[in-house]
Amino acid sequence: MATAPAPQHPRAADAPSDGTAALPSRLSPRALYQDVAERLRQQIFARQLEPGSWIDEMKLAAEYGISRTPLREALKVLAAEGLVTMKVRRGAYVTEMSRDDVAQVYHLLGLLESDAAATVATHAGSADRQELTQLHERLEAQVRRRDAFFAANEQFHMALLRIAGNRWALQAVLDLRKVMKLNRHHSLFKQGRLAESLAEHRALMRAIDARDGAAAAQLMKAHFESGLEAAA
Amino acid sequence: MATAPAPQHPRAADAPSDGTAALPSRLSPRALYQDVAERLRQQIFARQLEPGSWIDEMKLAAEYGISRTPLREALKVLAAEGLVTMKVRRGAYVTEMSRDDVAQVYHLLGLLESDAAATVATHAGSADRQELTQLHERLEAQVRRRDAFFAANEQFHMALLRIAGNRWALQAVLDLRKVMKLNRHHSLFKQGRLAESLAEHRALMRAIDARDGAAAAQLMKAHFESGLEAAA
DNA sequence: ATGCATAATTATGAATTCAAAACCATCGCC
DNA sequence: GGCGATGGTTTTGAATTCATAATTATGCAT
Repeated sequence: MATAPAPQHPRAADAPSDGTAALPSRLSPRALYQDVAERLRQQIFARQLEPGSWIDEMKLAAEYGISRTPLREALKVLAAEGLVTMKVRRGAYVTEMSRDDVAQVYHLLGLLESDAAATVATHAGSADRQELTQLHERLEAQVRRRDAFFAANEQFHMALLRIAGNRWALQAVLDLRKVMKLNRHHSLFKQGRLAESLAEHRALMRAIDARDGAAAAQLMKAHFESGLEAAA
Repeated sequence: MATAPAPQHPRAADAPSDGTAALPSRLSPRALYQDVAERLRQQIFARQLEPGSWIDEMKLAAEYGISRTPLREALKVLAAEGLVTMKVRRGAYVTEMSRDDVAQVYHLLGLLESDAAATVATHAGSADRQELTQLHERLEAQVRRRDAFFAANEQFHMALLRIAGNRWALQAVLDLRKVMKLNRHHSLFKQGRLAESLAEHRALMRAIDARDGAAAAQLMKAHFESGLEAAA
């Protein structure tokens, strides 16, 4: 039947991309399998589902009060994101990240985000710069509380990507950051790393403010390299 | 149930990644939904399912001789890859690539593959270099036939990524190259572009042979930039 | 007691069934 | 004649049922 419908998004449905909890309220026309996928993600990030452990479909479906069908659909989405791994006739288990994996993902994030940083430094408008500055200040303010810092940090990085304007890069970074959360020893958990990270952000902001794309890229790359060093 | 099972792949199951047709024979423990996903991809690439057109679940399920369940699972995988877009209560349609999308994906591929090229140039072993040389020669040999050239080109690029050794980058490039195939005006279809592309490959190979990472990266980036120019 | 063969159980894969929202056509009204 | 409401049809979303592979348990033989 028929043809063209509408605009296009980079990925599947109208994913809110970041984990806005989403009440099961009426006004959100999100599919059930997407809610389930988000719930699974949160459980995985919270280590209620541990890397390496098998996922019991029947048990989870009962726990969620749904049938296995949407749960299995959600698992396939998570598998595409790399959060779970599926084995035929064995089911799905939460992906385990090896040391190599962590290093590779850090490298990739550094590559993608440094490119974005250069673009922002040279091309962003004043409104976008203002938003970044504001997010950076929020980061400075939350240096005391690890969890808040963590969230603010992610907000800053994702805003940068969004402002850079490459939706495919944004999606890639979103996925990579998801799998990074599988990693227990996140660099920001290390002692002293938090202040160090903040200092790197400051330097980055200076380069962005100075419209220095090359410096911004360089600093962002270094930011991830020292992050990897702290994580390893 | 309990704990750790086995090693880890970058994405879902043991995806062959490239379209090895896969007989329904015994020895392939591939899940049905994966076969269906691959079949859908081929139909999309072959324009039997056109960008912008809705996918009729019942019709396709009947055509494939399966139920809607595995088909719907496959659609969710394709949605995660970006090949189809899902609308709640409306179904799935084949994604349409805008001019901007094409430019963004070219930029990303240039970024990812130039990084890989640098790594290969500076770190690859002799066996890997030999393989690349061989694939490049095959490319030279097939300058006459567009389809064969197209396939050989993809083989070369994916081999380079594989040799670079970052599985996450490999997966990202695989996905991006899939969505690129949604684009009708592929640069390699343009008159003269084929020979030009080959020349760029030659220069790239020289840089790789010379262990010149920076040059290899630069040339690969230029390769994609001129590809985009030809496509636009 | 250990190890292997076999049976019982459990969990996954896929088809089928059921529910409900969106689409389409007809009808009535302005 | 056009516009809006209403009923029927189609198609998607999700639950349920059925089939089958994998796992576990059991028992027998060595």
